[in-house]
Amino acid sequence: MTYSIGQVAEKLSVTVDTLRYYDKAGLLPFVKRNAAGRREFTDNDLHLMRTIMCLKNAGVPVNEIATFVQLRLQGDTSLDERYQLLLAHEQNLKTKILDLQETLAYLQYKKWYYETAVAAGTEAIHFLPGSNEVDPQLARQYQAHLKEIGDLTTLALFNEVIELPK
Amino acid sequence: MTYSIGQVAEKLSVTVDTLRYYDKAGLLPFVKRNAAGRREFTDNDLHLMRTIMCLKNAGVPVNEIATFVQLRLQGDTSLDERYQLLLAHEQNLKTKILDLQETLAYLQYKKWYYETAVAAGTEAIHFLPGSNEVDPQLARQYQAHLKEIGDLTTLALFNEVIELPK
DNA sequence: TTACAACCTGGAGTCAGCTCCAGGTCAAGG
DNA sequence: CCTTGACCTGGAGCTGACTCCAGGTTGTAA
Repeated sequence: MTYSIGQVAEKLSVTVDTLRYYDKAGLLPFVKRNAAGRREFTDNDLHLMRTIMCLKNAGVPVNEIATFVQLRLQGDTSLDERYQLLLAHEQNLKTKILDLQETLAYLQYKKWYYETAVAAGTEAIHFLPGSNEVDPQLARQYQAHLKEIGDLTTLALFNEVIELPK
Repeated sequence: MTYSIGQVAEKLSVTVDTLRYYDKAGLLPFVKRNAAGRREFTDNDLHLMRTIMCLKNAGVPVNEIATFVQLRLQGDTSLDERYQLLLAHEQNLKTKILDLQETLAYLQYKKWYYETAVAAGTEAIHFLPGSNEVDPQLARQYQAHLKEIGDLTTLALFNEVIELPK
């Protein structure tokens, strides 16, 4: 049982053009052609491609994925090298997720800022009296709010990301 | 107290060129110039820029951030619109984090694949007997492994992301 | 008072990752 | 037989987010 490029594109939710681009870029050297020169993807190919898509989703650049695929072609001698590569990208990805969680914590602070401002009908409630500048201590109110609602996970992330004066 | 573009670049860990690019793109209309035409950033400007950087880190494209900044200039009448924009991007970011967590779960499966292969000295331990194809049922062994070490969080994410035959 | 670093502008260049096109082949349905 | 749609290639074009450059101004420290 084999699949055409169109069927694979469907399965992986990418375009046919993208798959051909990946092939040109050396990501799919294992895909065989039929007599007419058309690509025929096997189930095993799809399995390998899921790993490739995983690396892509993890933010690994195409040329590095190509390196990984090349290593695979070399067989068991490259096992450790491939493992190291995965290990490095696991760390990258963990770091990226943590960064995004901190970004989310800050975004939620701003959301709270606007929730309270919308409720008050004006942003001025967050300004220093008689100015258009945001109270530099405002984050403390939000910290208190997080404590109140018991969201200590967000609080911890927020504390990582904010720096308060004085 | 004001800051030069160089000082701000330092503080925000971006280049001076990037900041000028943001200014051209309409992200920093609030930054004033001194008599010599140089930018002078206030503490309040820095505060606003932290929000901009947050949106940037959240993956919001520059032109959408520019929209947000434009809304801000319109004052309290745009409060709700700004809130809605933040809300939408909070959702995007949450989704993205979840996707990355699933990607991480798959990456860790592959890491386990290579750990065991490296230990065995060959990838063949994961192949169907007498072939070069990965056992389509292999993920079940990994599921069992996750249960064994009690990592139910990763197991749940992994189950989201894998589809097994039969 | 001059050297030099930091700033300014407009605009060109770069890079990754697609995306699209022209021009052609091939298999199946009417 | 003929049309149609999915496939093929090489190569050009596009987009976003910078990044760099030439040519010029400014502020300060020796």
